[in-house]
Amino acid sequence: MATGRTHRPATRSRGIPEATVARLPLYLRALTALSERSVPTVSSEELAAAAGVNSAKLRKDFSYLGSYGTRGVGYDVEYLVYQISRELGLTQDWPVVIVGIGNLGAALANYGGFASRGFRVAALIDADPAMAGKPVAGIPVQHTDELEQIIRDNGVSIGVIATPAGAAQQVCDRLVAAGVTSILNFAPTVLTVPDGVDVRKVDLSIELQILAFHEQRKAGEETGQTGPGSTPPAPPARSAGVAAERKGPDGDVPAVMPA
Amino acid sequence: MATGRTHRPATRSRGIPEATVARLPLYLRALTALSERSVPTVSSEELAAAAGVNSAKLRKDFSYLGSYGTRGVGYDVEYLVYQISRELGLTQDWPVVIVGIGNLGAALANYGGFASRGFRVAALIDADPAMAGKPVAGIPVQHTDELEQIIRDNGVSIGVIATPAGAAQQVCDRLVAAGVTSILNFAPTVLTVPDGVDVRKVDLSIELQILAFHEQRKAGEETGQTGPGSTPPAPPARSAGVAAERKGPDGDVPAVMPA
DNA sequence: CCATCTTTGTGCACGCGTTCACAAAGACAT
DNA sequence: ATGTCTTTGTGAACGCGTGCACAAAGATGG
Repeated sequence: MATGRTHRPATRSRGIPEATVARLPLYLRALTALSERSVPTVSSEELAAAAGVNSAKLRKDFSYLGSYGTRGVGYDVEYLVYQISRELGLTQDWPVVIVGIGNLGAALANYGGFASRGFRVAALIDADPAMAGKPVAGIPVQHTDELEQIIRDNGVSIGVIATPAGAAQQVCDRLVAAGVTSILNFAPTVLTVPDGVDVRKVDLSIELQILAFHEQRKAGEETGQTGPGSTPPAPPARSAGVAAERKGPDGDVPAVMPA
Repeated sequence: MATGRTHRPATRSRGIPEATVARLPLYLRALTALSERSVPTVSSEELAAAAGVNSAKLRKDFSYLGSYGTRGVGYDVEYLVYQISRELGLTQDWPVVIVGIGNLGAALANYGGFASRGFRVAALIDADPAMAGKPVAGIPVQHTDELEQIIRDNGVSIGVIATPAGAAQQVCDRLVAAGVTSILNFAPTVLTVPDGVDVRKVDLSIELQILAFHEQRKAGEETGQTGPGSTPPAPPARSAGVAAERKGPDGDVPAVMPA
């Protein structure tokens, strides 16, 4: 999962736990599927199964939104779709800009799921002058110089960063300065933002590494390898300043995704 | 963040907390950057700042791996890079297959960060016969029919699913049956897998919806809107079976990403 | 060899999130 | 109207994760 930045002390206002907010889109997706099949009501058990969670957890989640269920029957699908949509702020239009139209940025721009949920790609922005004017997913790419103008003219509050790692912080700063207060970051960097700005990150490399950890653990349990008796590979060796070079193909990946 | 599936009772064997494992790649990235700059040692304070976490948290995380620091000095960068790499299983080669070579799948295939960390794209697989043989990122796409063969021949244990939602579960089942035990899912569906198989998901739509929630909350706090006095939009109305149709552009997105 | 200073490693407390288990609420049949 | 049956909503207990704060460990200088 893309993880948010340092958790704030939980959502203050109406006090909906962060963990619950993260699951609401899951419920919404399952409910939408039911709605399309014209299913009128659904029990917490069924819906929980569809969303892949515990039914008690689902009921508690819904309890934060209010008492929208009917005991002995379940939840009214259409009503719940509306309530969750409203709670998530999907009943309004969210203009979004995507910065960095490389492989990934282009794939995101072509993603059809934006429009279906209140998100609208207001502009595509790239630093390469050669890209300017070139249409991607039917939208002409604009140059970075116009970033501030675009943000203000369209009232954009959500920005997607799909640039190389080296450019991400700078782009982020400009987005924030222009008024963006929510950022979805695909670049493999830790972004620093002022209070009041939310950052969520999606990082392919991290996800793979987490999988590798568990994969290794599975393999190790079988063979008894990797156990407490693995060879200590040489202590710090605080002597010569060896191992200095190492070109490192990482650190500033040219175009696409998390490193 | 892409979230894992139902947490197991924490990592049993050596007892490294799941939350710690998720941060190790972050530390590793920061350490690699330091290593490339030939920085010999780093304090928990500095490294924590670079990784965007609390220093106490970082020290506790490292304490699960062992006592690799020197009091009064800090941590030996090279040594720590090695230890974390080993712990994450990055000292070995992980062949990976990508299934579903649409916009996103192609972008992932072109991602240069795979090779740099022990991950190697062993094959690209797509259901479209027209794609077969066509090279993407220098690798010829193979047809789904050969999936099992490819998995077994290459000893693949990690699979990436970038297919439309409708095909994801079926692809997943085949991957698992063929021996894959870790899956990174980009399709907007809840995958059901047997015990012992790890699934992590990356879902653009969910991330955006979470941002929208916070965004709405910020706006609501300013104007006092969305407060406890919002208009109740009509109770369940459990009468006519209205609201039946609604084509729904969702549910089976053609090619790219989470819906 | 001793004093001082820096930085790690961790005991402890607190808060969030999950899960169980059950009482209350409503539907439905008689 | 009453009883039964289903399913919600939630009180309470537990466990994980976080962060504080400090003692122990080692470096460094005299």
